[in-house]
Amino acid sequence: MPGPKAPEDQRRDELLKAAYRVAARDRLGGLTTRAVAKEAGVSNGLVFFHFGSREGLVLALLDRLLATTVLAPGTAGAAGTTDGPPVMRLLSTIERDVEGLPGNRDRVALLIDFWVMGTQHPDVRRRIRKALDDYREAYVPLTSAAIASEPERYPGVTPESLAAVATGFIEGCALQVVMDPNRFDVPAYLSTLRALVLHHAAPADAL
Amino acid sequence: MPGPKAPEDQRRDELLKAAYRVAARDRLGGLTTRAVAKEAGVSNGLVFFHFGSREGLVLALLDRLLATTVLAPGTAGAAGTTDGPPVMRLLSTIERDVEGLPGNRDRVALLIDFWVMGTQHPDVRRRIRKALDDYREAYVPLTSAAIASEPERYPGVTPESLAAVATGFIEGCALQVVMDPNRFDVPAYLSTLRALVLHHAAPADAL
DNA sequence: GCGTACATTGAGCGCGTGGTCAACACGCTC
DNA sequence: GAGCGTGTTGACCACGCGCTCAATGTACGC
Repeated sequence: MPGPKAPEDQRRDELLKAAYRVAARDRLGGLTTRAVAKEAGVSNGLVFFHFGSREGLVLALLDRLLATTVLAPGTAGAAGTTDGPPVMRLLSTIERDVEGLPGNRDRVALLIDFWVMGTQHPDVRRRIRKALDDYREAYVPLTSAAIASEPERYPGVTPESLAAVATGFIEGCALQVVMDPNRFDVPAYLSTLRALVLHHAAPADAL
Repeated sequence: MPGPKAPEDQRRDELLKAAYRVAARDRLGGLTTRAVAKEAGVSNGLVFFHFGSREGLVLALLDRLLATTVLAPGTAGAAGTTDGPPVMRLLSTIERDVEGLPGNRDRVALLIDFWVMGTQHPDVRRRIRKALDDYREAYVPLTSAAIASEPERYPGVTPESLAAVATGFIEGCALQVVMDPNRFDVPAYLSTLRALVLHHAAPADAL
């Protein structure tokens, strides 16, 4: 008995939400069309009616995920400490992003799944790269200001390269959080980072 | 027609090498018992005779991989610059490890596959964690010496936390390399790292 | 030479998957 | 209320997977 209609394309949204629930629970490997259909309480065929194929579903889920994630463009540099020296603003933004990771563990894990999938799947790769580029780009104003405030301290460092290192650091943290959330000690990690780049005492005689 | 015998357990080795070739080409998702058997030129059943199950094969491959990898215990701190200040020794070791990543892209990609798999598979997780722990541990002498040489420069930084940040940095680089080997600019990355932790000029007035 | 333990084969089973499709239900217009 | 387009169903297909197993080949002790 074919069920009743659902107006607009809210079915698509329902299915995507169900897909996210399934993927958050069983990861990308467990994201089957049947599992999504069951989670949404509809039939298997409906998934194909709305997304054409499993790939279509996966890509739609990825788009939805990237649009509502820590990596969302415009997020970085939005909050954090708005006063103080530029280096401190940069640091506090990084810290805020890292501190947000443990609470979003399954979301981060899913993103890493997509990341790995992107290694073999061009469409996914394009989307992930773009998201990472945007994320890195969002850090450039901060890194740019930090470098400009003490140019002699960063010989040969460009805003882009510093942003790349900063986001790379955060991505490394994401990996740690997903792997072993208990062992990953956020405060220790961050205070070490601070000590590294801040140099409370210490003259420049290290060289 | 059941083929000829192969002495000792060299068959196991052949199969593992075939498995590595398959996994390096098609990743963990493409590592099927049939693919391995075909690659090794033997029958499907033989894989199960020697490894019991696909899981046995995968775990054996992981063990082999971890034993012959950048993450192999004792590797870190072995070479690098053996003279100069401790900080420089630490830096050059990190640099050597990072520089080795692009040349081992498919191996690194495979390791990340296992890493992700470990998120859901306890046996894999244990092995990966141990390898990472060993890797981090191998950095401790270096970080310890670096901190001891300028204790006032690293307030509240323990050798362990510094080692964690260092290896985390390298793991972030690994992620980048796998994702986009062309964009990942090793020299820029490393010179930025150097400038960050070395502070050529710069007094401590940043705070 | 014969028996036994081990190595190896390939057909086959059961299952879950992505995907198709004819049938059917609903809301709409005329 | 007939017709029609969009939703929706569930049975179905083909395929590849992990895995089993009876049969068969090989080496070696006696």
